[in-house]
Amino acid sequence: MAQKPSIPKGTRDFSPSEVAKRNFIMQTIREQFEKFGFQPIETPSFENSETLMGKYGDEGDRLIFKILNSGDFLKKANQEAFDQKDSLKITSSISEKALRYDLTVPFARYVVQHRNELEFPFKRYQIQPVWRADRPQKGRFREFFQCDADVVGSDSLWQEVEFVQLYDAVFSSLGLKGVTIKMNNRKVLSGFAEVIGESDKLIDFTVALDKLDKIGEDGVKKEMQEKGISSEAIEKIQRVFDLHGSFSEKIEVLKDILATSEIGKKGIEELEFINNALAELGLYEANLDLDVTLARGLNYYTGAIFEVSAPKGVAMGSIGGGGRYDDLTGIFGMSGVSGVGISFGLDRIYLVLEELDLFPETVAGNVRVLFINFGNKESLYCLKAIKALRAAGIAAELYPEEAKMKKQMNHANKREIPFVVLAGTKEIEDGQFTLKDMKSGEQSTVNLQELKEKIGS
RNA sequence: GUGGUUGUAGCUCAGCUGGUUAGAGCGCUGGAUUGUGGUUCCAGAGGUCGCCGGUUCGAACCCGGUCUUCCACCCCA
Repeated sequence: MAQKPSIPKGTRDFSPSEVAKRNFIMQTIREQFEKFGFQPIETPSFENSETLMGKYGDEGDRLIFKILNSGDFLKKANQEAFDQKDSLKITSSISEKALRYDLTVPFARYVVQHRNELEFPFKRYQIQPVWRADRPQKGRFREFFQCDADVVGSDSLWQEVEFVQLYDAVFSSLGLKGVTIKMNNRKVLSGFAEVIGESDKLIDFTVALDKLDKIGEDGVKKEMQEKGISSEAIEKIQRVFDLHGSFSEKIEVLKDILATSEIGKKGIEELEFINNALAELGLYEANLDLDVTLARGLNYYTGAIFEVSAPKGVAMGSIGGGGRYDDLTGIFGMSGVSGVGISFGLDRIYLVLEELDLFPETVAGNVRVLFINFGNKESLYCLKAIKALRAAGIAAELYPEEAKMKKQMNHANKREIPFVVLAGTKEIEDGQFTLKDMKSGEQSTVNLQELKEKIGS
């Protein structure tokens, strides 16, 4: 033994029961994706650096895992950058590949690359891990799964309506009640900036506004002022801070605030359309809310913005997010293709379900019956029965060693296997099996057919 | 990237102002019980005190560095 083995920070091992629970979430999401007409694709774990770099802002670039070139990469390194110890500059000369940071940008690349093979509107889903060189904290990992559904090639607002329903369908079938699907619209945010005459400070403005529930009204105003937005300008949208009431009530106030902004009015129209449609269609469990402070970091959103927050009382960042990006593929030279999509944060949903104890007991895919091993002759007899059980769709196994009874029973107990079969000389002679229910401790003598029936139920 | 926090047995944790053989509960292994697990009783195994260095007669304990854990900021699923 050289040293204690370990895994990199922000990564995790998953035990059998954890994998079972994760699969349960993934299957639920996958089922709903397919019900809504999305088709799966997969893309490589790593992409060419230029595909990813510059797509997520400076902050994002810092968080992208870069892969060192093979061979004697330093020989080809940029000498000037090397001498200056300029990490940023030298990276491009020693690293040409990087781990995927999200699923949206690789999807955009996919669409552009395969545009001639795709039938538009193209609806795809993708469930794969992504990597970020972030510092881990609650619900934040350096390797985690995203579950994305996007549609490209359709400007229709019905897509947004469908995505809200998709969110609702997934969380409802996971048994997670009380999630809030928050909506906003980039055009509304642009409208605010226009109304206060600070259109060029849109990003600073929205980033500050996004922090409202964290640092409060005064904190937001202070940050806006620090970014050079005058207090007179902020005064003009004071009513934004006072927004309350239902989705439609907020809409009415916003109509008034944004009366002078064409783009702002457009954004409100979109929100109103979606809300009206959903009011008609209804949602199973989720709440829909209009949250004008929702900005989200990704600056490629151009229309709707979604974010899903966990039920009240669960301290967790967003468990899903998404929005419309009119020109995502534009960065890869294919303009005029609109896209809209949402993402589920599998790892965070896991933590929320765990915290609320919402995993069904049946998720753990456990073997139903263990056959006790009494020796080679008996084992063969058992394996014939096991073969028949497996053919009938029942998970069964033989204890591989002729170990002490106590050890074998204990093994079944520890693995929480519900049934144990004992078949020794007596049983073989009669062509029977002794079936033991591990929970009740009851035993009965049965033939193969009865065995199937009892264990199968 | 910034600030804080954590690390002692497989797990959860004690361990006094630095003092000699580092403890508990649970778990694990064996036995009581040669075709019967969970309960009980008995016995046993298991620790470079995260790692490296320093101070000291002496360090799990003090100091420095480093890794790790968790949390907040930034950003984000």
